[in-house]
Amino acid sequence: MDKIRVRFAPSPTGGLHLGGVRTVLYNYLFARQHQGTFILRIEDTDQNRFVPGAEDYIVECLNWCGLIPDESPLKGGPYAPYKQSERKSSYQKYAEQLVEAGYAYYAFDTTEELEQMRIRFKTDENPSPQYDSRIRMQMKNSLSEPEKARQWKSEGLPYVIRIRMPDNEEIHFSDLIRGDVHFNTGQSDDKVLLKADGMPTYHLAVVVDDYLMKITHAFRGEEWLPSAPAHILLWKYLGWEKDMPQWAHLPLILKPDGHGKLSKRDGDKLGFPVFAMNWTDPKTGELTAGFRERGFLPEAFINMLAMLGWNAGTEQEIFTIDELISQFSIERVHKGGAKFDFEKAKWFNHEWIKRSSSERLLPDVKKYFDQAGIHAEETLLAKVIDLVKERCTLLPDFVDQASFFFLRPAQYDLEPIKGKWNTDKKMFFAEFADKLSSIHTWDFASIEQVFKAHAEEKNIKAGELLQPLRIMLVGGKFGPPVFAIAELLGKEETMGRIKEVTGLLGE
RNA sequence: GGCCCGUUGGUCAAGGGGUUAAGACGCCUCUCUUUCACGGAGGAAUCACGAGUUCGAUUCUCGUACGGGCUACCA
Repeated sequence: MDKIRVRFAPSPTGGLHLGGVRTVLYNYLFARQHQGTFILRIEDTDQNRFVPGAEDYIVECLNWCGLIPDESPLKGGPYAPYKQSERKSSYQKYAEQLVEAGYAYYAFDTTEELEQMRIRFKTDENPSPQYDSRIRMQMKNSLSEPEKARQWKSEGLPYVIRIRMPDNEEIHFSDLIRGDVHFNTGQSDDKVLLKADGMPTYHLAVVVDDYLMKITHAFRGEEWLPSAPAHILLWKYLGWEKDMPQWAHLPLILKPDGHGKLSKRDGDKLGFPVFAMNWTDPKTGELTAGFRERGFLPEAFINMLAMLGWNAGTEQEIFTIDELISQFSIERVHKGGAKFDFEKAKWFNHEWIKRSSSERLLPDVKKYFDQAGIHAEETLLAKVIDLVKERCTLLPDFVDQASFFFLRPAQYDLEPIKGKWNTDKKMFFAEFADKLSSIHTWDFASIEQVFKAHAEEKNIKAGELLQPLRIMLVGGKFGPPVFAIAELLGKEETMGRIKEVTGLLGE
């Protein structure tokens, strides 16, 4: 068997949707598993929808996720260029070839005429009439009016090339996920192959490039299923049938509430990201939130996406990328769409944070401290990370959970201790602070020992003193064990905070 | 409307003619911890419906219902 070659072929029209990343992921896993090649091809054949920055954004998303293509516009490769706009000249001859063979034709209908057609043929039974075998002879094209068409063409009238779909032919193909799928060509329209501006549509470009780039497997969203028969016919008409890739149409990712496929608007509405990274529309300035900026680890994001529509058939849910590469199989991908569950997504991130080393986490966590304007010294931060990571679901949680290690609390939640505060306790803490200064080896055990001994001496239950101590050091009722906090805070700072809050509390 | 795809707890899902129908998220209870988490134990909750095939259907077949996708000189 030939070397496996797969591709991700996005259109650079905006942010990268999480479903898009999953498509990349499945392509990538499949390629790596088979020692194949993963290609990024930019499908920018629609000049009207060109969005500046979108291509760079896609590349950066792939970098962040660690799903790096082997061949791409940036990297080049044996089948360059990898941008369809730069391959423009190669499509026309195939379109012409199809016309000559009678599989396609020239059409001269204007946009207005097409609109009129849709109105004219619209009935209750057929609310959206198509440019198909039933009506093509009533339109302006080289099939209905061969003579005139020749003249129009020589006069330089703009035209498109359309595929001539057979009236009634059964097309079937085997989908890696869905098994046998069949269609009758009579239901499909005569799709435009080559646009008036000389650019191919997706339909032509995808088969020409998949052929030229020797793609062996084509994974794409389920929304492409209805146009599959046209693509298959094209492979056949171009004489490349034996080289046609194997298809796999991936299930859609659905809205968590209600119905339909997940859109970026759902994220805004429900308060979770839909894009991989923040995306700002250059025209409107509108920002759509991304998983990266929300504080997701790429490992978790990938893991979560892998499980949305696929599972290994075991109970394992946490996978490294290498485990995914070895265990993934396209046949085990679900047929049905999956509703996106942000709670579960967060759970994956939490799991990944808990399992990651402080070395892994440090650079990412540091960024959030920098953003918050807190200088977090790295040696200390690494220790702090290990202490608090099980309490952090998203990366920004580290700041909430650990800023008190680097900064005295701006305010203290005194309510829980005020009620039970008394002179004895005040005395205890004043003396305790002093006693701390005599500790030689400043660590968890010594601090705890001094604390307990002193509590016993003053005849106060240690339990009644723990909560106040915590609030003095932390500012609130949260965080790791108090003595572990004191240890990392250091002697001076621990004493300082105890004294400060003891003073604050009065008698 | 037409065509295509789909349907196991609220969500992700395993399973596949005979099972107590796994597991996870979320929720609830208990436990550990004199904080918050983590961990541990438990609980509520599912085979869309109707026929057929069969000794027996969640599983196979056919219908129905429901959901989704497509129906552009967009991808």
